[in-house]
Amino acid sequence: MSTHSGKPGPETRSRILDAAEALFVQHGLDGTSMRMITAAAGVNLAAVNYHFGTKDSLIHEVFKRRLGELNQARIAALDRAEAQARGQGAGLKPSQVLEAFFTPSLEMVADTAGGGRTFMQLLGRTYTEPNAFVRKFLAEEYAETLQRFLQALYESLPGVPREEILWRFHFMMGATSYAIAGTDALQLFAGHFDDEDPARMLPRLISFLLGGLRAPLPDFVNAAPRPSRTARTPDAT
Amino acid sequence: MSTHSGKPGPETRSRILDAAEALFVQHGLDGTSMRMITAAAGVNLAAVNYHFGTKDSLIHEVFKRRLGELNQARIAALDRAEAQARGQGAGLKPSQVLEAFFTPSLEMVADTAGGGRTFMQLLGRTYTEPNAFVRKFLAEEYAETLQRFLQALYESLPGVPREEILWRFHFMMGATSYAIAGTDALQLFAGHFDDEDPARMLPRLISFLLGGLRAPLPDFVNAAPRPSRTARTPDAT
DNA sequence: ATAGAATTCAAACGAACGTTTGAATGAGCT
DNA sequence: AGCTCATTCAAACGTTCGTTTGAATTCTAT
Repeated sequence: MSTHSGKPGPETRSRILDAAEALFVQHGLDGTSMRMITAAAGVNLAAVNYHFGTKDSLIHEVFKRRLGELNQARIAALDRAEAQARGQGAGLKPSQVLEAFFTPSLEMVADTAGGGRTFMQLLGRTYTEPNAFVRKFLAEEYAETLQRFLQALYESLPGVPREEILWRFHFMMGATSYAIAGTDALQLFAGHFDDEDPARMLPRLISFLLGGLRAPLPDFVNAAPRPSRTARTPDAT
Repeated sequence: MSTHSGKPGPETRSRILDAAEALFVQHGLDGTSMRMITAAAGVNLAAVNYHFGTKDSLIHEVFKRRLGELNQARIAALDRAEAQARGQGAGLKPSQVLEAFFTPSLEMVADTAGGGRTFMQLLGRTYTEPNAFVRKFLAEEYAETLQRFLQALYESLPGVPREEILWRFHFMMGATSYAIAGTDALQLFAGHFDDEDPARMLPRLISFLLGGLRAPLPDFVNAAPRPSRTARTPDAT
């Protein structure tokens, strides 16, 4: 390992990715300039264009690097849970599906040293990014995983209209993203937060999400054309 | 009412505010240039600086205009609920506090014609905005209202540790913001959403939030130093 | 040691940004 | 009418942006 001065070697690519990741969280995608990135990485200004082509490509690489890993972990967790449930001749519980989806996120949040935490903050902020290019590849990157998990959720909640499940999943992703990305949002006025301890956030969040998922459905759902029993609620963890 | 060409009169200020509001949602704060704003508003480029001083001041005004109105409605709703509860010698239920806070948001979302919906999308996206200047005035603008509602929530949940309430309120704001701002986030991969009908989102969201709020507390809370009964759950709507 | 490919470097490119300027135009008043 | 003040306008300001260039340097392999 060498200091970031001089011309150490070919880890230039990853140094750029790391620096960009950190700066994107602090200043946003637009708010981070090439010069900020290359200065922080200790490389020449032209290095980004040489190694990645354009700034947009760099952004894409920053997300692909971790998002691939994250969604692989999610799919793997779901596969494991489904295999185990099949072995017992039972279906998956909703809580198991949720855990397969959200636990990898929060494990990555716990990785403060390797930069996983930084990336998860960035990811949470990017879900609402208006930039068309970013939205496009984020959707592509998520498509397969989302499909799998929604299907699993549908099957674990046979009595509940799919539209309601979709909405609640949307709410859950929102709560999670803000919990990760915007800890400082509440921190600003509400005094101190124990965001030192993301390990404690996981159970807090999962409890909240499960409570929301199994809450009674709003009245109009039962009164609507589609027949469905009253306030079907899945069982607990 | 005249077309946006020529030089109609002194509604220049509000035309700029409306145009900026709409463009900020589509392209973000940084992604929207002065030239885009003035072109959309049909005014001269220098008009923004003449009427507002700087771009940052314009941003501030865009938020103040609606956020003042929104938080006033929230406080008023809470006052009303508290007065009514005092008349009955009872305390507020958590669901009543939540409704006082979130209903004005969703009423504003329902205002598609007056631009309220546009603004609420913008607001949801801005909670995670890294821009320091934006974060600062957003916190100032929210400080008083947040204080009031957190206090009311604490009193409505006497058995629950305040830290847990704070976290859950954080989760709730996250779910709400995403529900409003990022409808297209899920839309991108999950097919069609009925975002035509925000009136139906309110009951869906409230059900979800209440379910999350009254979910059993995570285990470590009860096992922790602070004494508190098991899984205190507030009553329903 | 030396040719050739890969990488780094300082410098510059045109484009777009927020802001400023000073003259032109409008309405309101005496 | 003439004067005043607020507003609008076209044009330009200096700065920063992402990207490109071509020479200098380093690495790899013969």
